[in-house]
Amino acid sequence: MPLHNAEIADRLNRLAALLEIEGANRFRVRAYRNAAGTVAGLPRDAAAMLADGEDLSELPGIGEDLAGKIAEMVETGSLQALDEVEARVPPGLFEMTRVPGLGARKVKALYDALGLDSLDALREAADRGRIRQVPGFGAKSEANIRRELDRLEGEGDRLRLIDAEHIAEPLMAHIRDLDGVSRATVAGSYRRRKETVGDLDILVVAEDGDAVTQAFTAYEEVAQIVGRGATRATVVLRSGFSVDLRVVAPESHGAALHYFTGAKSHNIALRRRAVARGWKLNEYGLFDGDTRIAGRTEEEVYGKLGLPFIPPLLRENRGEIAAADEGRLPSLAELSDIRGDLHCHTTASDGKFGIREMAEAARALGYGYLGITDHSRSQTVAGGMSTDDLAAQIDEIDALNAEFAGFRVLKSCEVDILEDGQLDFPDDLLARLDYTVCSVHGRFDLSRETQTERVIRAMDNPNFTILGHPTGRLINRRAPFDIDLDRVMRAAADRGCFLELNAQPSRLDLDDARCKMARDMGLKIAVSTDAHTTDGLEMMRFGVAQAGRGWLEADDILNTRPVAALLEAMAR
DNA sequence: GCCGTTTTCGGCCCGACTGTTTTCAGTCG
Repeated sequence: MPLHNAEIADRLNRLAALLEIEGANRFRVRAYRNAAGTVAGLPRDAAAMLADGEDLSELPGIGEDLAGKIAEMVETGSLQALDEVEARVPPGLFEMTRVPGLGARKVKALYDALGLDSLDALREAADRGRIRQVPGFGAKSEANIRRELDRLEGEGDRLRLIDAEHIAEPLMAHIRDLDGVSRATVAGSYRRRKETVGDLDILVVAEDGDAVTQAFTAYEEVAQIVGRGATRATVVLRSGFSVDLRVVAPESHGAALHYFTGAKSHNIALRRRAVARGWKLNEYGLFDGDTRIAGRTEEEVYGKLGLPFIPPLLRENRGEIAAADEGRLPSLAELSDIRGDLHCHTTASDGKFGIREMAEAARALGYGYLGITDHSRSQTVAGGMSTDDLAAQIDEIDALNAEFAGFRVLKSCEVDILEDGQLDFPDDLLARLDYTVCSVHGRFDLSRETQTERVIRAMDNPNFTILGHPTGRLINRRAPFDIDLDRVMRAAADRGCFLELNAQPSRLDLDDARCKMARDMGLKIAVSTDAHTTDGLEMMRFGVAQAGRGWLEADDILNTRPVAALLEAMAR
């Protein structure tokens, strides 16, 4: 089994850290880290790209040497350069650099002075008061290390975007209420609508920065003040979530918003563009010498650099700057483009509301249709329907549609893909539906090959329309099952099937990189909520944001079509 | 180690804060 991209990136990062501890050239270290980032962001496995004869040295930040190292990892599963450095430097030093406040130099100093080579050794030395004896460290550093070790031990995962919203919204209300605050925005991965958020980056425009950071650190949920100055403060909330706040002047707002929105790799690429023009870009503006030539708005900064505005959703340094330069940025799909929802549940299986209530809620959102997709018979734990139940539901929907004007309830079902690739209801019953959502709900443990064959065999059934939550992942709870999505997506495109982007904040399955890949191959994506309640239909915005991160335009999304065009597109 | 509007060598993103230092290195984002 060749290594996946995340594993390759992890080894490159580990190599970079250990080399840095050894005192290697810092630009070489950076080159390894850049390459790790590039590999981690690839839409396809590097192994698959190599198998297709692609030249990895054409990727940004990857030259002959690193292309060779990646090939070595794919072919042999290991990396000689990493083995060599791990023979010289204790591998545990890499873990020690994960402690905030400890970088390569300090870890090296602790190793040289006290022989500390693991988190456990670090903990013991801190508890015994030995850290403070090392030159460059004091009692305060020692206490910080102890506290950070505690935090690492109890560290949760990055928060789902929706959980981050629940923390951010009351906090932002507090900040916007402060005297002298004229604007306050959450930047960072939150603004980029990433599926998980590691911390909050808040940008504030205010006259008196010191007063703002003072009041911010006094917020009732603050458990610990990590640092506070006149322009910046960092706190940890009771929830364990970190929040950074920065204060800037209005003339710098655009530059600062850009800077704090990131992604870091996007910022670096843009700064290099500024440097190439003899300018300097920082959070205060774009400067020609000492003269600020842009900074009040993001548009102004991009404009001076010869680029159109790049939406935050695209700022991952995945080709958006080149696309902007060449005038081929996608016109991203918006929530208002969505004409209906193709995946929801009712009391007929594990939903909480009836068909009529769900339909009325969808109508209230301005939709023209709602697909009812209750579970099929094998999903006993989720109240799966019998064949009679589904037949009765079909009649119920026909009757309901006779009442509705300008709105259509679509007859569908979330059909289990059985272990052998069969669908969970007889073909003649499925043929009475408008379309189907077919999903894997069990046997996640099959081999990659078997799982892939299973799903593609299901697609061979002409009643198969949309593959539901294609990888089965649950963010922070369950890893995706092993499946060759590359093959699955090509198979779907060949057969006139579609993939779902499940908008549940815990799923967001497909991910952004796969959405972009689907777009590149002309495969349309259904963005669906999988709602189990009427409120659940409002999760659509998370799916649309994820679609935007995957560069999808309205036409790339199946359910931006009016009902007639939708049904035509889904006919096989 | 990578790369080219400074183009095959000589650069490589930039500033705030902390803790320790007494003028700044290290770390982080």
